[in-house]
Amino acid sequence: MATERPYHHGNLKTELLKAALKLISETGPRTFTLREVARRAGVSHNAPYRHFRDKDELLGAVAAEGFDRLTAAMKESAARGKTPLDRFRLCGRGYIQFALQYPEHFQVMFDLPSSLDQYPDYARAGDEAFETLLGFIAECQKAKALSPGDPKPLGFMAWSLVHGIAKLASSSHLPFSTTGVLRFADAASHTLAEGMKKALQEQG
Amino acid sequence: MATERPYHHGNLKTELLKAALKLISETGPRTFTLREVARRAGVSHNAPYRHFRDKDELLGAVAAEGFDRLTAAMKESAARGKTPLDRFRLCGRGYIQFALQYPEHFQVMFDLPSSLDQYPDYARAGDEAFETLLGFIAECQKAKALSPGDPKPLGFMAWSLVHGIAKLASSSHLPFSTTGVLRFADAASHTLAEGMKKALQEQG
DNA sequence: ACCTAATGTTGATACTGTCAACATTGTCTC
DNA sequence: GAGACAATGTTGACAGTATCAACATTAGGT
Repeated sequence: MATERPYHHGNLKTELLKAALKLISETGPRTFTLREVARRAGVSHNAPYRHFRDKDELLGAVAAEGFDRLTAAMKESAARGKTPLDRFRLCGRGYIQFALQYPEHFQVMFDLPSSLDQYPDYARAGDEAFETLLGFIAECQKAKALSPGDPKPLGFMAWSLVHGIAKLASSSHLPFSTTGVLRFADAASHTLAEGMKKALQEQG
Repeated sequence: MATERPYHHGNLKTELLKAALKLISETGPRTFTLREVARRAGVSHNAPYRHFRDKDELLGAVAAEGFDRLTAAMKESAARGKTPLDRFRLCGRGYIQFALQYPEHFQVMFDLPSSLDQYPDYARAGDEAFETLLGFIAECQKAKALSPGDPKPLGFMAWSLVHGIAKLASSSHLPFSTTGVLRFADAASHTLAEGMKKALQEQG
């Protein structure tokens, strides 16, 4: 615990993850480098291998933490809503705001290794994020603001729309400013919700 | 033109692009390597630099070609539709099919360099794809199948939904088989279109 | 026929991920 | 307490990469 680091760091794994999170937010996944993470943690270039099998496993941990933060962002944003439908819409807003604020982190969560899903933390954190969304939908259904039934199809639709907006906006494919994106997202959510009140008969 | 390659290849740029397209379809952007492209074109590791400033510029060309193919896929798919609304829906289907069939190529188009848009071909090809979508929407509007006005907001909504489905599905975040994804996409398109007939008053 | 620019090649540099061998230290048993 | 062992860090190597500089070959205009 003295200021001159002892040979054994004590909680290097946590420290590495922290460094990795900061690095990903600065530089994006393309130039994210294991050796730079080690450097920032003040440790030799091979020390990370005692805590993560390889680069992908570290990125998996980064992605999992990203999902946890995304979940928190959705909850915080939704909490400001007065009605269930409002909270549903604000949940999507939180998702998009997160993606715009941390585009590289967001990219790691969704676009990185071929199969990150072998890491249990990643799967758990991702499921939790989706469950959060489903919760707001179920709330709407209970309040008769959305058609009843399994909330999952509605959840996947809403997720897809919001994810698409987030992805396109964060790669500058939508001609909106940051606040413009959020207004557009509100309009899109509203449009989809209108459709959700009606359709939903003919799919399996 | 003899079988023993002369010193000057003749059309190396085209050959490199072809090799890059094949490589990206096999291995994905993460392991895409300039040297391997050169190897496959049967040329030294530095020859590509006479035709592309750097790796990103080659990837930009790959992405541009991807957009051209995407445009073609949407048009082909839509051509099977009887009504304007059907063609609109099938256009989205073509988009998603393309993304599922060539996930790595699709990823290069949307998720690669920080700013690919400096390459004019990339911008042109991307715009053309979007214009294609807008065309089908305008057709629907003329046939009174969608609410009239500027087709762009509707276009961005439809694009976002379809893009989200494509992205989530191709990274295995949706629990559907390939054909399941397409059915789901049809349902989602239908839902959004329902909403589009009603809403669309309160955005700028 | 020559000169120059275009196009390819060879060789180097500075990175990277990962492996193997070695060093240090916390912990558990006697 | 003393030593053994596993956990944790370090050093050094290897192969592979993007990119730069220097050099080689050739095409096309004079």
